Amino acid sequence: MQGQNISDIIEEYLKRILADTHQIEIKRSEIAQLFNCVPSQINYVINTRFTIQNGYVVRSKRGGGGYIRIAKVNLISDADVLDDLMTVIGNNISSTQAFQIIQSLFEDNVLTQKEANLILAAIDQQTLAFEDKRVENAVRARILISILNRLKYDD
Amino acid sequence: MQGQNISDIIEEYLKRILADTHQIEIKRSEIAQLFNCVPSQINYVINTRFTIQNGYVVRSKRGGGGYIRIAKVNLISDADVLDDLMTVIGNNISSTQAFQIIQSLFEDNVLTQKEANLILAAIDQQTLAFEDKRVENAVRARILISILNRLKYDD
DNA sequence: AAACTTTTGACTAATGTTGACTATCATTAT
DNA sequence: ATAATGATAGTCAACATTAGTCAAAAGTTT
Repeated sequence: MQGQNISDIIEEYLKRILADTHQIEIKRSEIAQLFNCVPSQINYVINTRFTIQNGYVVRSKRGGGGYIRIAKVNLISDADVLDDLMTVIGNNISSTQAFQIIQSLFEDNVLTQKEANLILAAIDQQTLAFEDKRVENAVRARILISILNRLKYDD
Repeated sequence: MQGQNISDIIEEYLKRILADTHQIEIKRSEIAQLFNCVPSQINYVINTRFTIQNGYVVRSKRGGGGYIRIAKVNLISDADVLDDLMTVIGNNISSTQAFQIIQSLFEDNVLTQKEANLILAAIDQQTLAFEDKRVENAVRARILISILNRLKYDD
């Protein structure tokens, strides 16, 4: 229902393929041409929608025969990935990034829909509501880390 | 419910659509133009007439291809019980009191064990970690109220 | 008159698009 | 080997396109 902009359409295109193949390798310029946009738009899509927070790992190579490879990873079953995620969170994390992480955990069946929604309610921007954005992001990071640790060790 | 002012008319327009479709996605500027008002009036209408108390959930996105999505949700049967709890919580709540509330929600089968544990992890004293106890209790209250509001409807 | 609600617009914030410039790698020429 | 060239992908900042906030002004109700 959503997706009027090119970025959303490209995202959808790539994720549809990834639903089947677990990993894809693209040529940046080809995809750009396919969707009639500049090549750097592909970078934008990848940087905003295929991050580790979203459960994807990207590798690329320049020069002749260059490529961009996107792989879907599992957040919890792979301990290293979870550690990477915690590193990304660090001492502060934005609302958008946090949303992506919870979304990924739901997609990996670590969280039920209801659990995910409750967590999202807790770390929502309007919920935390601090004057200082840095404080807000710091508190969100602490909550998220606390929850991830619970998911990792308890349960 | 007479449509004397523009806000009432816009409200009626949107709710008529929502009577059929359960969810709508609008472009703020389009609706504003349709009713010949400034865009921010749409925000006013949404903030005063499409709240969770009224059974609506709103989500939006800015930038190219941006939108405002309004969904009608089904409030669960004991939604007003949750409202009472929120009144009790007010603007601040201690760790101990919060624990009791979560505990009782678990006993009433509103929350599963895992859901309860995740919430407790989020509002834990060490997680929030504020110097000032008053700030800590205020943040905990906001989180708890947001979660209770989310519990009022399914999905 | 006071209190409350609605209307308006200037300013802010978030997200998306574009292109010039840079970095890296493979191949070919010297 | 080394250098030059061509073929990729990456970065970044300017610009474009939405929606959000806030408070003053205007209108309405008590």
